[in-house]
Amino acid sequence: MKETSWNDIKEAIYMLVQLVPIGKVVSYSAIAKVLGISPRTVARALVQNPMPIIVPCHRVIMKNRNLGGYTPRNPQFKRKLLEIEGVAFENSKVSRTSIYDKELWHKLDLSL
DNA sequence: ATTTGCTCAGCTC
DNA sequence: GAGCTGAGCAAAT
Repeated sequence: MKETSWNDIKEAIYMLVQLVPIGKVVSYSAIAKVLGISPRTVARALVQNPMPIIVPCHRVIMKNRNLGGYTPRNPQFKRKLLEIEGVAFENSKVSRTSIYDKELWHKLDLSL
């Protein structure tokens, strides 16, 4: 089998992020575990992001329910955007009910 | 609830 | 070839 190509990992991440429904969010570790990589690699891939249009980075958050980095330029905008999508917020944090991580793993037959 | 340390991978020198 | 930084995570206090 081919080694985990950097470009391939990015592709997988984009696919997973696009697979997340509106009003829901996924954490870096979720994608990282699914791909068998470290959460930092996922973040790194999102930073590289050749196609930001197909990769809604704003839909990817930390496992701590925090928004993560994304863009320290307009953090308010990101929260608002997610809120419009239908994501429930809890005092500057994403509500656990809007987390799609577990569902994602289950969808991939990983079972955690 | 808050603080500290660790880990993994890519990027730079 | 070696070292550094980082869009995080987990554990300890």
